Amino acid sequence: MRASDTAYAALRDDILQWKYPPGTAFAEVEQATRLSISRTPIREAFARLTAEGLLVALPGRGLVVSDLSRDTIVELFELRVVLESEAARLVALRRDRDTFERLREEFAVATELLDNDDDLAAYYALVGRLDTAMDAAADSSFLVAAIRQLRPHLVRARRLARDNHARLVAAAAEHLTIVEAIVDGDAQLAADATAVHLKKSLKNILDSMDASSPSMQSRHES
Amino acid sequence: MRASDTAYAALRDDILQWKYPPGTAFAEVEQATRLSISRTPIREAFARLTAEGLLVALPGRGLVVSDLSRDTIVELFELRVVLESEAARLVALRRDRDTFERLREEFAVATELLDNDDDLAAYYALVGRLDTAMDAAADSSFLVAAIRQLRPHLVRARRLARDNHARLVAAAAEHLTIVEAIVDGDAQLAADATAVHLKKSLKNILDSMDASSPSMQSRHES
DNA sequence: TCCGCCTCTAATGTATACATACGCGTCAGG
DNA sequence: CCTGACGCGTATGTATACATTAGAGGCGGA
Repeated sequence: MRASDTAYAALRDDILQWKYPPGTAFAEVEQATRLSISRTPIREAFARLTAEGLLVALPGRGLVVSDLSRDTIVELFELRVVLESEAARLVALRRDRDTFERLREEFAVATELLDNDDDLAAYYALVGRLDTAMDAAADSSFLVAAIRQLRPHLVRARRLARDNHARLVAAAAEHLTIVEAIVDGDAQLAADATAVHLKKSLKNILDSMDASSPSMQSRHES
Repeated sequence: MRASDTAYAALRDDILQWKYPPGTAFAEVEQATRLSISRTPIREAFARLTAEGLLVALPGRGLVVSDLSRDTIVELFELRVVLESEAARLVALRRDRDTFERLREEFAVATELLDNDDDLAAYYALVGRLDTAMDAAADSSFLVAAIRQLRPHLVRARRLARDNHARLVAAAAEHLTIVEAIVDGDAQLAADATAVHLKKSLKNILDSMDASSPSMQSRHES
């Protein structure tokens, strides 16, 4: 594997895991030393992270890990609703029944995975497969690219939420509704169910933030 | 100005102007020689163009200018409709009346610019100011980033269309409708008018393509 | 004492030399 | 004649030395 890929993956992971919180400054020599490679592949990794929006060039302070405030998360989900609802609509119209029929069966029994902590990884993997299948079935390169652009930020946002059991059970039901709508070819329902799911996910994240550090909220104090 | 910026701007421009048609291979040494700089800033420029989607890494053939087929253009506009309608909706809700009232007055008399070829640049500049104002007023970093991602591809697509006088007059009227809806704070109308405008723009481009090279069309021949 | 300039320093930006890997062509064997 | 393997050549990938710029801190003058 190329050194620049390794560096990119390592830095990206560290940012997504909140090892480097927003505002952390990234210097080329520092990271080059840490990862035992030269500055050249580091520069390439920085460029990719900047293009993704995980790093931002702050005038005077070099590259820093991008902010992820409550407001930013709200904006992130507002766009997600628009994009993923559209994707769900397209997928329902395309009707790749085989793939989604299988996913429907898996989600139908997904709650069983949630009772056992060891199976949680399997549940998350299932959700990941759904995302992949949606990307493939939506079959619109620009739409998929736009959704992909949001995913790393979403991963960071999710880390702020504690996924309690009740929320996971509800989320599994929401996913099942989406998949069923796709299998049925009901585009409107697929889009609406996606919007519902995302708005509930957002609410869960915001509630978690409020619970753990109420000072972070930026609601107008009317 | 940094050499990498110069190289990026130059290459981007050449691609947008169709100086390098889709499929053209880009080699580092070749471009470095042509622009009289070293490979390092060229690599950075290539990375940025690849992130934008203007270049794609074709396994085995290096970087080539990305394709822009009829189907791709349709996908591009499908996403544009979704994103820009949402942006128009947000802008109408935010109601930054001053800015858009002034734009409304300008678009109200814009048809006069279209009668004189010398004023065409002024008209395009006006449309550009509208885009900028929308970006600022939408006030959603992710949404604006997604829209910006599409612009270079749109510029390339527009080059395929001949903007005849009739189309420009119609487009000016469509823009006026959008701006009026924003000034009135009618979010639904702003979104719908944006969708109408974009779908007509797409039709104009597709019609131009069919007229100039019917072989490029990819409609199913049913 | 405060403001502004100058200098030093530490960062990024650039050039280039070197390493490596992959594709293409050619040759030989079946 | 076709197929596969080997080697050459030209690309990208990496390291590093050098250039340049921008920021911080100190010093001097008002």
